[in-house]
Amino acid sequence: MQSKYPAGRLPEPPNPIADDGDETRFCGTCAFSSACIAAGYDKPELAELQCLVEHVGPFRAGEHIFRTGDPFRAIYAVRGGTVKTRMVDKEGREQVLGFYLPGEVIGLNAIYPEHFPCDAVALDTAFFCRFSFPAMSALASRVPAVQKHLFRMLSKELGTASLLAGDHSADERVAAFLMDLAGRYAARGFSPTRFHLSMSRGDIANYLRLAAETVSRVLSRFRAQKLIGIEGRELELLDPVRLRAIGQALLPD
Amino acid sequence: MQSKYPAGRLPEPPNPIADDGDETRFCGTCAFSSACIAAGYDKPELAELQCLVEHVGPFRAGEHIFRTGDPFRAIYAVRGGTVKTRMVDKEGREQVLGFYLPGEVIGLNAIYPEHFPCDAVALDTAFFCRFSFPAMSALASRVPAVQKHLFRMLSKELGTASLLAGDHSADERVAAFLMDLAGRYAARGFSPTRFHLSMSRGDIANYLRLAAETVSRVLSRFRAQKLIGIEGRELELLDPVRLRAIGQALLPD
DNA sequence: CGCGGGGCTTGATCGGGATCAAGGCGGCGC
DNA sequence: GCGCCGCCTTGATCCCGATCAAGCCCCGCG
Repeated sequence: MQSKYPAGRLPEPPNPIADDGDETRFCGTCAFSSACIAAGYDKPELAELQCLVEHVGPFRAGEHIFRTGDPFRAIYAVRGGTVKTRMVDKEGREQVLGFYLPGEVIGLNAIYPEHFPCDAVALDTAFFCRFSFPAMSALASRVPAVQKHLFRMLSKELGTASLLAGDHSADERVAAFLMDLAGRYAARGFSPTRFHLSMSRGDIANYLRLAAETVSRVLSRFRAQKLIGIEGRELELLDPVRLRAIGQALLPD
Repeated sequence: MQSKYPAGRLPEPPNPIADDGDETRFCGTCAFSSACIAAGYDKPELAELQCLVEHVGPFRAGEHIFRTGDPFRAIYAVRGGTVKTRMVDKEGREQVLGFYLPGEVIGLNAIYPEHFPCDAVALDTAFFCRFSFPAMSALASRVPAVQKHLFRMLSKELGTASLLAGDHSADERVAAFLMDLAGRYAARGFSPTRFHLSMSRGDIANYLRLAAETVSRVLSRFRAQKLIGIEGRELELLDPVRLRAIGQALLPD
């Protein structure tokens, strides 16, 4: 659990931050940025966007952003930190649905049921932009770019959901998982070859439908084969080309 | 491949049907019915809806409604028949993504990439309502009910995509598959306890990430246990309560 | 009519990954 | 400091479902 805070200093409990004085900077990596820019920082729509967005956080590792069954009122864009979504069945078994990095959006799967169908749990200290969904829908009716953006985000997530579907070997899954993360970090301007895994081996395993021991073994083998460097949760991709080849059946293109 | 047509008589090649004189009847089972009704059959919006919808079909078993890579211009509501969507990787291995029954909609996962990411193949003789997506988006901007309906359909499909994700036994998967189909037939007004499986054992197995032999064995065992009656592709659910219990980990609620 | 092919079923064997088990490492509280 | 606990790694064994194999049924076709 790395923290961006000095050791011992606990961050504030989660609550809206009316204005952190830094919209433009973090918005550059945000999934909504193009919608926000389309709405126009210099146009009247900006005022409306400001009304419907709230900055919330920080949440610390293990804290819930929302819980299964909570009424759906808003979607959340990750501003910083990492989140996992998960379902817990009635026998208490956890099922990890996805990991979300800065700039990505959680809560879209709650629109239809009108209640969150899963938990969202912070994996490290995390911050969010909270968008009231009724307000967002109303805005989308008036601003086609916002509507288009929502459609695209929903459709995009449909595509990623079907990635996990296939029956593939543990090697393929792990390689594809690492390359997927790398691509998503790259898309947000982070290094695609060196990054920190915010999630435990157990979470990775659960997400990939493997046992934690299997993930551990595969990572060890990849290290022995000089495909990656890994120490704890610090990862370096040493041979992205070969990794991509291993995971290709699960990766786009 | 059973056909609804007299043997030997080939149906017309797929093409738009301007008016089959029966909108109200088939629209009752259509996924868009609430949106259509909201738009109002007695209001000016009806005219716009009529402009953006085309009736296409019939497609015969094995024919493609769209193919991977086709430019995305429209979504399709199934009016009659059954469809599978599938991806084919570069080694030629097929991956079945889903089955679609009358009243359900295909093509939503193409919005983001702007090209269809999968094939849609008719499993029996099938008909569709084809909705131009640009026109649909424009209409959604003016008619909130249409926009809401699109959001809900997208979100709903997100939920079903995560159903397959878990690592579950063959029994659980097959039981959940049968109960899911039953529920969807029931929602459209068909019998939930007796229906025809339009897809082969191989397709079911591929969809559930099992081998065809495994599906066959599970179905035989379910029959021996008096959970189902099955002969070829004709299915009867004899003990839905127990089936639901077996598949519960994969089923909603 | 015989033939061939695809879909389905059933039996036998095999293997990848789950599970069980043990031990190491590091952080934290007392 | 010490002990505890969670996370991670590595080894040994087991089991479910894949794979290989054979045969059946049905149907279309020469």
